[in-house]
Amino acid sequence: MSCRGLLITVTGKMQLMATPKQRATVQGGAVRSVLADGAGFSSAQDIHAALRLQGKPVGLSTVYRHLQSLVEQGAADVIQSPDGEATYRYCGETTSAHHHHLVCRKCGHTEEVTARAIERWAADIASKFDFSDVDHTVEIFGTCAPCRRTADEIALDT
Amino acid sequence: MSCRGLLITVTGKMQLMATPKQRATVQGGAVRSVLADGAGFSSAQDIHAALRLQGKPVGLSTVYRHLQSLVEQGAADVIQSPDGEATYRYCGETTSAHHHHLVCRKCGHTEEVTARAIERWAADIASKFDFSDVDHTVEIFGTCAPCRRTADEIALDT
DNA sequence: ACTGCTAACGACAATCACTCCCACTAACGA
DNA sequence: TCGTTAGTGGGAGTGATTGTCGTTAGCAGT
Repeated sequence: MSCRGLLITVTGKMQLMATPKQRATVQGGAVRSVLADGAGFSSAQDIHAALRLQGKPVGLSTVYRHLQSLVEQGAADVIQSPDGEATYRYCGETTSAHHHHLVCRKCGHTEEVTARAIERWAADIASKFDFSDVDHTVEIFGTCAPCRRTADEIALDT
Repeated sequence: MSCRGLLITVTGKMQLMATPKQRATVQGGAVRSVLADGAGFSSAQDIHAALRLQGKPVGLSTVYRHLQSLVEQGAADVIQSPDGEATYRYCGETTSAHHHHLVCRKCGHTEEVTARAIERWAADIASKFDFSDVDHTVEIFGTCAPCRRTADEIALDT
């Protein structure tokens, strides 16, 4: 989420070259575009499969590598799905602001949510118990309206 | 803690009580008591190891089984640690109320936190986007005061 | 107490997400 | 065009978790 501090330190060291050396590879672009096309959160495995379907097979390790670096750059969000799998979502370079998600547990459709109140609350709680270095995860899972409707139809059929 | 007492009581007059057919086994009690003794969240593997240290080796599958059933009964909380491992914490039968956690990422020490405001906020957001069946995870990770101090000492030594 | 039923156990195999390793490939600056 | 080296891929490895299945032991009912 907010590893910006780290990035700044790193870039400080190699200050001679802006955007030091990050090669533009086909695989990197492919991973990024698949992630960007997906509506909501998708797992590394999903992306790997999607890439394969598109006829641009990319190694699984490569997918993980790019996903990680996108997260470090702040271009993607990660959340642990309730069953422990890491899922990723493209956030664009612009959306650098800290935010949370409302995720459909059926289709993965996601709404971005920001709430100052939550941030303040988390900070308050932390200082009250004398915790430092705080970071928080707030995710809301539910069923979106379209998915609810299809679920109802299925229920009627049986 | 006195979870053993409870078990004995239950076995005394079983049929009247809830928990229709749940056998009281030594292993179950051991898992429960290790979990209860631990201050904060601990992983299944930790519990398995602790049990082994105590000289009451319990099969890993058994540990997982009991952990799951404790969670189902509401006697334990699970959260996914930031690196994706499931960690468990005893919450007693009484603490059935919905709550969240402030967890030290060094030592696992945990404070329970409840906040009406958060619940209301989550519900509001959900209804605003027409999501139903909503559920949310809110966890705050940080470094507690004692851990911060020891970390500082180590930094000074080097 | 004795017995039968079957829930619970536990060792091991299997699975699954993810990381590591390393020889090979292809960007990119000179 | 060439050399350097970041980036690639695939297979092996890891660590958590789940499934399988023969064995063990709670807990009635007698």
